[in-house]
Amino acid sequence: MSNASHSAPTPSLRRLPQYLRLLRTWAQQGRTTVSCTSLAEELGQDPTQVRKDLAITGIVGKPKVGYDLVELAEAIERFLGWNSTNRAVLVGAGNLGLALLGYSGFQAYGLEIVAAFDSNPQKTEYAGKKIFSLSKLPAMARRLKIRLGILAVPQNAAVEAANMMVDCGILAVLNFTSVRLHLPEQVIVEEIDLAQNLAVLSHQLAAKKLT
Amino acid sequence: MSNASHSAPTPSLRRLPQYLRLLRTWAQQGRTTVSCTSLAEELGQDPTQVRKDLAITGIVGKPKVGYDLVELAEAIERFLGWNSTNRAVLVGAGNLGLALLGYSGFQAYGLEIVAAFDSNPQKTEYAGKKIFSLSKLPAMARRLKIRLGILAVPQNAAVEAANMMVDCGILAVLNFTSVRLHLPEQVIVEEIDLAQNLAVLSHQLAAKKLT
DNA sequence: TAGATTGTTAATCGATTAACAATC
DNA sequence: TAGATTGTTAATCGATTAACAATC
Repeated sequence: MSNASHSAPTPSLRRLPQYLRLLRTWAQQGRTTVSCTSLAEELGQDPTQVRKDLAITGIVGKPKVGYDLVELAEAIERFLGWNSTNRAVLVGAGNLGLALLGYSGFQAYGLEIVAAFDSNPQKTEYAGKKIFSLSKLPAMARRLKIRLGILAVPQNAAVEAANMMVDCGILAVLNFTSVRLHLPEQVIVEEIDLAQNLAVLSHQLAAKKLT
Repeated sequence: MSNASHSAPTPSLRRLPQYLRLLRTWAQQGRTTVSCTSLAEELGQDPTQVRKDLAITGIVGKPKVGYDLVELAEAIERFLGWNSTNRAVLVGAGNLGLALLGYSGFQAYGLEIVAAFDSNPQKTEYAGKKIFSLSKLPAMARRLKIRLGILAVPQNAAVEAANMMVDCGILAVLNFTSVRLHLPEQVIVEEIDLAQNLAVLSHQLAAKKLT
């Protein structure tokens, strides 16, 4: 398969970071090749599924040998757009916002928070990153040509902040609020909704109780 | 369908909190009945899908009328185990841990963090909640009969902390680390992995760039 | 060579969507 | 009553899993 640039299955996309993490660990241990079998075994998944997932990145392996580890890791990174850094703005510097701002792991996922914004002008810095008044967002986002926005404001400020982001030319929003946003359809929105995870977990837990 | 206690489709489980949130909003506005049509329209989903999702909670509606709002909300809560509060311990009081500890929205999801634990004994309190030394975890978790653990420690402490939780009799783990845990199979693990969301979002963003 | 692994096609499974009778 | 909505069965769609030829 030469080109699979758009509409990859979402489940596959969600699994790719898992493979990548494992590859990075193995790279540090000096491994140079990997097989779908070994990845599948370590992650408790089906080898064929792993093979299909990797195939969408365009990687080509060698029968009997597997894939070149570095080549595979780079193929995944390229496919996810993690080879070049995505610069993002963070809107909302409350507890969650600060946690995100202080998180150093984003660079491994091709993400860099270049600035944070909050309606409270008292907040000016955290973890070496500047926090600006929300009113500065439009000018800065446009000047820096930011395409990604992280929304971590209180519920009641969500709609307004999201619209502001869109007006700034932001094309993708990582939405940490539980407010359903009605944005123009060309804007990509990814929801981070803990309630969904809790629903799965607590239903299973409640079911177990009855057994 | 009278009883659907176990093995509900995960996608349905993940959608139930969305319905519940909307119901609560509408309840405040004084509405007393809802139809699948109205829920579906508001959430941009298929009405039949909504009907099937609601059916797994055991709710019964009236043709032409819809569902009693309060009855439906309670059915969802009961089905998810959110009618009684699930008490949880939080392990790891770093940036993320404190954000979780300070988050007041959990009670709406039937969750209460009763205590936090950290390897650093300097930390003693946050947002009115006590933070204890990690060595206190086993005794307290057992005494309070805690079944749910929230794991928010650094990567390198994840495996040990998770095993500690299991030894305390914890049955379900909300895993905020990106470390793959190998726990006994009866322990329920729900992964909160931002990398998965970022993969979906940044791949779509990268694809858009090419268009 | 023999056997492990890739790449691909076919079969299965489960979730979503469509169709429609029942009913308030 | 007529029409909107539920509950349920059937059809479609997409993802996972199985089967197998190609190959290093």
